[in-house]
Amino acid sequence: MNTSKPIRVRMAPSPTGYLHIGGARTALFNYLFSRHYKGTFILRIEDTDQERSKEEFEDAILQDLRWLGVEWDEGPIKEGAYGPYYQSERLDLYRKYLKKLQELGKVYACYCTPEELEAERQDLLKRHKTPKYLGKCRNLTEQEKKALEAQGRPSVIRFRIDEKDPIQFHDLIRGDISVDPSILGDFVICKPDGWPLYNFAAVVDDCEMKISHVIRGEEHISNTPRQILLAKTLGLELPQYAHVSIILAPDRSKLSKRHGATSLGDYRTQGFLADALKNYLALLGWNPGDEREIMSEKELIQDFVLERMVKSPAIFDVEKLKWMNGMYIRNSALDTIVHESLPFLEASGLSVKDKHPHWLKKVIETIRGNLETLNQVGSFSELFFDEKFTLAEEAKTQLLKNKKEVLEVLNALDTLLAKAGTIDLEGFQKLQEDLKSKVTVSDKKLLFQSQRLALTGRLKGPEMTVVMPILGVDSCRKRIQITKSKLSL
RNA sequence: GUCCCCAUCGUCUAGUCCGGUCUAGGACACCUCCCUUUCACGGAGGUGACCCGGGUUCAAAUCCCGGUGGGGACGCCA
Repeated sequence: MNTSKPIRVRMAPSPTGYLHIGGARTALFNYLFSRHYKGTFILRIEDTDQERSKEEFEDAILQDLRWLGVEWDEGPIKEGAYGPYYQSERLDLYRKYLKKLQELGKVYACYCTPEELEAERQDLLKRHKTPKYLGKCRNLTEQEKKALEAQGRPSVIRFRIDEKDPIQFHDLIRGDISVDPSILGDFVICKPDGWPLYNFAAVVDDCEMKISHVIRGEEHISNTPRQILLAKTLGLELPQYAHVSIILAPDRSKLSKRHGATSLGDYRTQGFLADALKNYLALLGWNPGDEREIMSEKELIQDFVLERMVKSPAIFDVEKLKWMNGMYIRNSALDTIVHESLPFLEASGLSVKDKHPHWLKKVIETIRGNLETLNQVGSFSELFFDEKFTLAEEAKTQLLKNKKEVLEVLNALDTLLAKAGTIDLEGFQKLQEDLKSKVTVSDKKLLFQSQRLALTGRLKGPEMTVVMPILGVDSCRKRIQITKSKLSL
């Protein structure tokens, strides 16, 4: 790869919606690329669509990017030498380049109405031709223009395409791409109110901001020839392009709202860890060339090269993301997981304020092996919270099935607990030995299961070896009483 | 419809550039077994793919052509 120029990449979201999983992945690739080559990662807000741009979306995008750990070096909040980083604040610049285009005679005013344009489009479609602007206003005389203006018709500015030779460019991921300019049609670069449109603003900014590599979604391949034409006409130095394949839903269609969570925020509230999502996203369309899958950010940065990007689109598989998230929940620092779990615990109605931090840590430590996502933390840990203690129907049935034995076990256990005073890991072993010698029940399974059912109210859960010490003697005894009374034993 | 892009297990992918070592490797999911008082974790196995048709070649997942399929674009959105 040509790395003679300083590496500068950018992510250019438009604040017209929340950050999409695909956008996050594109941002991530840009970020990894910039870090790998020790370059600069720029965040540019493309807010030229005044009607749809909302501050709320911009805030969310910034927040989500930060949550993912994709930090930018230049952009909003972090001003740099190539600012401003909002297109709405760069209008003078576009005006300057527009003037240049006018002087070169490469643009013209178009007075066609949206209805006329749509009719033209439909007509071309019907005749099996490429729908494009045919150039009706290309050669308007001054008088014609005046007449149109007198009618009160607003006008847009179109870029005049005179090229006949194929527009070719080398895509760093896809290789050589060639497009016949005749399919393009003169495209609009400025709206009636003078605001620039995407293809114009983006290429001006990419060049002005000295972007070395434009890494963006595949949907932009068709914009590239237009941008190249504009840049060449303006004498601007072009960046290199790399078009990343898009992410598809399981039904092979474009990922959208009807497929459930699509914005990054959705994944966060569903209990996915930023590191896990980052890891998963990095592996969607890229791989390190060996069989590693769980990779730290450091490793991702070290190994990230465009040469290893996959060209075909990838289907987003939430099952694999869940698996990876589980891996991160199990293997991250316990304190981190405890901290991340707090909001989910609260959301499940489990109050942790009056609980000892050490106790909570123990709880999370014992149940984290069961978790795929953090929003399951409540349902797996509530058995440790006395205020949530209830006997599940199936637990009741099981206990009732062996009424006599259960009563014997519980009474013996209660006595033993009262005598023990406290209980820890070793104490549990001793307790079980004593229990075994005190009761007539010899079935190991029945012995353990009765205790589990009576103390947790559930059929399943972590080993009793850890459950009992975490509950403590008081809680255990309290639960024995409740269970007994509920079963009228 | 037109143009552009893509095509290996259900899914993510290695292998394709430089054809033989690929009876196609790994991971998720699924199934079986082991561990285990239960769940989960963990461990060991298993099912499962080169889109189709031609061509080049001693030899094709790999190169070429055609077809088919999928996706993207065709905005006074980005």
